[in-house]
Amino acid sequence: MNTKKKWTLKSVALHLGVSNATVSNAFNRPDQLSKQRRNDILAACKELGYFGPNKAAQSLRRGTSNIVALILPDSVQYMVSDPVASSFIKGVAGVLEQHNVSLLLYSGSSDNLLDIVDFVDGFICYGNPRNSNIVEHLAQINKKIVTVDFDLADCASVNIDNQQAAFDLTNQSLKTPTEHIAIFGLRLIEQDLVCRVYDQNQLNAEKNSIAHKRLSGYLRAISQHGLAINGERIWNIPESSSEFATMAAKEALSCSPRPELIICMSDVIAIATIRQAQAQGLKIPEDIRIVGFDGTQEGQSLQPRLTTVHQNSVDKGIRAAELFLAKKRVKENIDYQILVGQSG
Amino acid sequence: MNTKKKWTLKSVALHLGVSNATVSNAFNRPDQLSKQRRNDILAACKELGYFGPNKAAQSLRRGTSNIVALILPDSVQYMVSDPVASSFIKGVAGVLEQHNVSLLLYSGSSDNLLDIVDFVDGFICYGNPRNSNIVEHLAQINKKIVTVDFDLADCASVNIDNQQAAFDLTNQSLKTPTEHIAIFGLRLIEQDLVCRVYDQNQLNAEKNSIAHKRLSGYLRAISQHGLAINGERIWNIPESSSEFATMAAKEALSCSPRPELIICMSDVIAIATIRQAQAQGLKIPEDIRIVGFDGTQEGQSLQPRLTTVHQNSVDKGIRAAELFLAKKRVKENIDYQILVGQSG
DNA sequence: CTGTTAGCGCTTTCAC
DNA sequence: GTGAAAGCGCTAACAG
Repeated sequence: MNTKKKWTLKSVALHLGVSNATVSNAFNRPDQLSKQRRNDILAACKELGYFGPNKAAQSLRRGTSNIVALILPDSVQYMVSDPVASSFIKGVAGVLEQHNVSLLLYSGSSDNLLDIVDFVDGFICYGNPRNSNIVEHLAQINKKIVTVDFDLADCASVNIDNQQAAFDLTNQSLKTPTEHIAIFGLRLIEQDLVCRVYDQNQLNAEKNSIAHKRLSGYLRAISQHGLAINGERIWNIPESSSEFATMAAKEALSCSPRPELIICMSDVIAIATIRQAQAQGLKIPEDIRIVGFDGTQEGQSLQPRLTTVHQNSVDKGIRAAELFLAKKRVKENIDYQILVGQSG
Repeated sequence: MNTKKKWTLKSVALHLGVSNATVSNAFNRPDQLSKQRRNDILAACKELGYFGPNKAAQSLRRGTSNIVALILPDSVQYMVSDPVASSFIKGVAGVLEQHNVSLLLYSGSSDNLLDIVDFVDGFICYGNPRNSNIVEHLAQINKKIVTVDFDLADCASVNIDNQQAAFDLTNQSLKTPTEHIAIFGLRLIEQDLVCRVYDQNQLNAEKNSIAHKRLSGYLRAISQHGLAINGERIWNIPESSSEFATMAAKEALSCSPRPELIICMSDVIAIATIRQAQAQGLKIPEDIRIVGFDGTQEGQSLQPRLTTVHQNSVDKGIRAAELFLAKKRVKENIDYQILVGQSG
């Protein structure tokens, strides 16, 4: 029943008895024809069921598509971080919308980034994609890229000042007199293992990694308090998951002397550690204090409320989008807050 | 430093001293040349930094892109439903990947669907998009569409058997002797109001809507138990939100005689109703029983645990993707489970 | 304001 | 296997 003729700019122009340039202009360059004429043409197109120039052709011709892809860390993990990612997207979407740029979400666990590169003007990459091929491809591609919460050579990025934030958080925690400290690092070394980082030389080659920055912030605060920590009290956790964190927690809690403070590089890790400590009958913060990083909802509704670092995600999204639209390849830092809960 | 020459099929062919048809075939039609030759060409391309034919041009020429867009209900709401949406995406992604089709996520609150239509082969639409323009556009577009959890004329869809599920759930609830029942329907009528549906003729024109199917399931079970319910005990709720649900709950709970069972068309509605009942000092299930629909995480971690209908989301994703790839315009039903909690 | 035209990068005949 | 050529649907430059 649906007599869907497939209209093209050309066929529409022919049908309307005007030149195709005129139809094109009606859609793209209002200043090139009279208001009246433009409205007539637009109305006629609507009537016919022609919704405007084919974007694929337009993009081929122009070399730009007005679409940017937001690469999520992982369609799953993404959802776990819940309001954080959601706020970030909102921030990005708001700015792009104002500039009439469309936003596409791409799962960081997908494997065929090449299938979409040619359709977008560039990428905003939110956190390190789970699938490492993606980063590899990204590095080879010659398109505008903004990374968020991690760094990529030659690309603009939005981060918090991880070093300073880690420093501030640790200082906060060390207001309570402390002797023994443990650190649960996230991807401090290359190996996908839960283990201690005895040898600082093992540390991941990428000196600018988030993990490094946070670690050096922790260490700076610790040494300013006249304390020390060595490798046998620094754990590597390969992925921010409860499972790995629980493994490390079991190890750390059975150490003698038991740490009085565990500094974790993510809320997920901290929460799992708190649960493990509680399962062992330890009281928080009396017996042991545990702090996180991220400021997730879950940490803030936990009993005891998690002491952690929180960042303004909407703002982060806004900055990332603005950075994308501007052409500057700068590395930007945004604000953070230390959330003081009862956990540490 | 980065001498990034922009390679095209043509320039590569010229550079390699072969015809462009050969290069094209090397990438797209392995059977058209010898294995040796193909490997040589592919290797040479990799060396040069040519990653294959430009997809935009390819898509323009072929008329297909091997990309499908998954329209999310809303980038925010999407995250709230957490493991459900996540599982669904996983199901979809798994199937598409097997067929080398790329998946794009599109926020249901975006406003420029037209910007991407020409880049994708079609849409899987997961739940009613928040922005109603999207559905409107979708209806006009001449592309393959599969809807999930709702129906669109002439489109394939994946749903549970809403009628039967509603019937089963109600039967379960009516194992407890009941006299007075209320129903909180979701979009039963066109008007965006919280109100009672005195007149069955008001009911939304779309006879196949989910709301209708569920309602008729409820009613069938109710009448089989020798009970009756009239319009003054059937509420319309325009949107699955706590706010609207709370409004309806206040009305219903102040009715005399007070309903002993409230059947809600979504978990969100049921949870808000439970909260309102508890705020009024009512005990659940002793004073009043409340059941939902969806089987969300939140409902299952609620005290009392929600009695509701749950569906297998991974499977739903798989079916949706398969339906998309097959060309059939069928409406499919998938399994569901009645989750028996303490709420009803 | 209109009409003509080249060409964005590719695929796919077709004849060799 | 190759090379030539048409054309997917469009934009932008140019001449009228």
